[in-house]
Amino acid sequence: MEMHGVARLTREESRGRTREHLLEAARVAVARNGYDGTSISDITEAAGFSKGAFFSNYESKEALLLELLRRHKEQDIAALGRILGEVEQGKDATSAPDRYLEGLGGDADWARLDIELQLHAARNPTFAADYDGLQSQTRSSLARLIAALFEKAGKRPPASPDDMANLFMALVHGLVLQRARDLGTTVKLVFESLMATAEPA
Amino acid sequence: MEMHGVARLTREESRGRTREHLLEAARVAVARNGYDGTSISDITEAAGFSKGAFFSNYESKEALLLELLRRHKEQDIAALGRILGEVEQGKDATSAPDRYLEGLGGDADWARLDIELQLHAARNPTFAADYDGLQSQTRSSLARLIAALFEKAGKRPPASPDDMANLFMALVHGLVLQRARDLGTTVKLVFESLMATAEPA
Amino acid sequence: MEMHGVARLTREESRGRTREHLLEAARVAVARNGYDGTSISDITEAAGFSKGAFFSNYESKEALLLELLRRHKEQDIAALGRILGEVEQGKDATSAPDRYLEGLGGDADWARLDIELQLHAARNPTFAADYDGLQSQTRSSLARLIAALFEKAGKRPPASPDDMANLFMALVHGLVLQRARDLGTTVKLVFESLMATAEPA
Amino acid sequence: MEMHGVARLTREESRGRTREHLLEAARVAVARNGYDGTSISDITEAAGFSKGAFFSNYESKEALLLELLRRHKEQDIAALGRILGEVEQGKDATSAPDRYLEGLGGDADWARLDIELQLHAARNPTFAADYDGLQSQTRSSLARLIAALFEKAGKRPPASPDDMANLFMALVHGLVLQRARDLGTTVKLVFESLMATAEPA
DNA sequence: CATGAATGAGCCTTCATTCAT
DNA sequence: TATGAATGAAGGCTCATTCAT
Repeated sequence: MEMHGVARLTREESRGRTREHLLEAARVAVARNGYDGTSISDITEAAGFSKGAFFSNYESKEALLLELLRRHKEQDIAALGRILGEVEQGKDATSAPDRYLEGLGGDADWARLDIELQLHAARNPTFAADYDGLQSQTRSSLARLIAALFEKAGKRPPASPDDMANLFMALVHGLVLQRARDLGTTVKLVFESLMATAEPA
Repeated sequence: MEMHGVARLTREESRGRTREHLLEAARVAVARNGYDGTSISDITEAAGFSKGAFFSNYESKEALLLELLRRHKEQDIAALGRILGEVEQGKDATSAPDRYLEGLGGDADWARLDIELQLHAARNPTFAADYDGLQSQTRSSLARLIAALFEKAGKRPPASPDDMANLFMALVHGLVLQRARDLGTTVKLVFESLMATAEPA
Repeated sequence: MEMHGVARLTREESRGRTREHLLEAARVAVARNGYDGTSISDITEAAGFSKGAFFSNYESKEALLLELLRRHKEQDIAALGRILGEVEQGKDATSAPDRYLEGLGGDADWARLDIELQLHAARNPTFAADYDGLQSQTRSSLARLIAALFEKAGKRPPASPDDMANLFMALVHGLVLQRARDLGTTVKLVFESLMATAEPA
Repeated sequence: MEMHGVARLTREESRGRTREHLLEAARVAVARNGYDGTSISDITEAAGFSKGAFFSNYESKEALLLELLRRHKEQDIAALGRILGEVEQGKDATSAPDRYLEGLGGDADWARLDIELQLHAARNPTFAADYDGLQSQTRSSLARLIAALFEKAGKRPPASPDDMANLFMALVHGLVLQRARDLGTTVKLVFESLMATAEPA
């Protein structure tokens, strides 16, 4: 199929590249300028395409951002799953939150994007349905990890795993909103405090 | 000044009323539809004025929202100060966070507005300067209250008062973003846990 | 009110002038290029205004054209009414159709505009309701005139007045569609033939 | 040519099928949504092809519609020719118009398409040339039929055969534009009236 | 001070058309 | 020949802002 070396792309590959570029450009732009503050022109220009290319790949701005979010959540869930696996296999549990936060903090853009979409969802029922679907998966994963960490420590979590997950997601979002520098310190402070005060299982 | 009885308003009073109506209409609209999702027309129509009235009173949408925020923060700071006073006078300290949250929770609109403006600040340096000025006052007030609560309990806060204040402001904003119902439970869980694990002063 | 001579216009006058210019520009443009072939830019540029001025005066392209049609139909109905009055007062009835057609033929643009809007109505239920409302008034007027002419001639019309009116409106539209030159000859041929073959009342 | 049985189509046959499908899809779409209201995508999607297939077969939307019209006119002329033949062979002449109108009325879509193209021609000189060429053939056929009917009745047509043909084409188009239900009644009313008042030959 | 007509830039989206596959 | 991704020009419409009244 590849008769002329690297340069030749099949149509599907080419389309995939375009989408990838658009997604990345959208991620950066929305994190910086917000959902409403980002026009489709902003995205396509940054990606080096015409406006038409956008609509040839996505039905709407919302559709593109939903795909973007979907991918991100998948990665997030995968990362949480990986750490959960390690915890279950007996690895040092105390560093688990650290490792998760490092991944998260490494890209505060993602968190800001998430906040933007969360706000958009708050106003757009259709979008909210999709958003909440993705969000609840992330919550489940995080809840499972938190539950495992408490179990490992022989403690009973002071609230339901889902509520605990919500608590930490809220904390992280709130700190990102403040443009706080080291999320980690604060998150760990809260985590360790909750762990220390939890009753034995 | 009142030459014709109660009905006559001085020019300044009349202007004040216009501003009041605009501010209230803006608060509702922005909380519901977001900063970018609210047009000046939306605001003036809801307030029952023409677009011109807006520009007679404010230089821009930003300026109006900044004034709105200013007023809110003043109230917030006053509320915090009142509770601080009570704590210092020896009133029951455990109910202090409750009372503050009740005021806050009673109007999640305000919190959403705050989030909107915080995001706007994240993108607009000029606005950020003003916003941060107000925010740091609120933080100081909250920090003072937290410090007093820990002192009263004979404990040493596990982080600087400002960081503690940031922590709780973040938590509340994050929960509002999630459209969580009872902020109170979660916030108190964290507060009490931090208090319980704090070292004696 | 007019402190500076002719040049000064009240706001209402000024707005009226703008609307008048937009209407006239739209009439010419739509007659020439069709409903879909006429953009709002076409109209505003021809009228010497910005695109914004359009939306400051009309809700949509449809709304403007509906007002345009309304005015035309009113004139049309008035003309028909005038001729009907003359016929009833015993003036020479044979020249009645002539006089109406002269007015009509004098501005084939109007007829083409009518055809355009009729087609638009055929595809747009909302617009159709408004269009049909206006059209039925014109039909009634024309029907009344036709009925009067037959009565005056002591004849019974070979179809209901409304059907007769439809017949002639259709004939005129069809001829305009053909870019036929002398509508009059053909229309009169049909009219006189129908009159000649009508039974005595 | 058919090397693999019935299923295999020669290239030309295959191309022919594609064109056939595109033409039929275009006919339906344009009759329903108008010339400008029909996009090439609309046509190709309805036909089950890609947009590319369109441009492989036609130079433009105009070109396709012209071919469509050409075919229709051919059929129309054939039908008129057939009826003319019958009239000349002495068959019952009074039912001739009926039979023609039945064919016509059975597919008001065609008439609406014709109106659309007539309007398009009114604005597009290039297209007008082609359109008028086809139209004049139809007119000739219809004129011949009308002349024959009058001759058969021993009457002299009250206008030139071409003008008579134009008259009836206009009437039909105008009635279609009105979305009138029974064209037949009205057309026959006019035809019989003209016949009745015609002088003997 | 308040009004609201007009501006003009910008937004999302549609579409005829091109061209590498 | 048929495909469909990409283009680029419009199109309808919104909106912050200006300014004569």
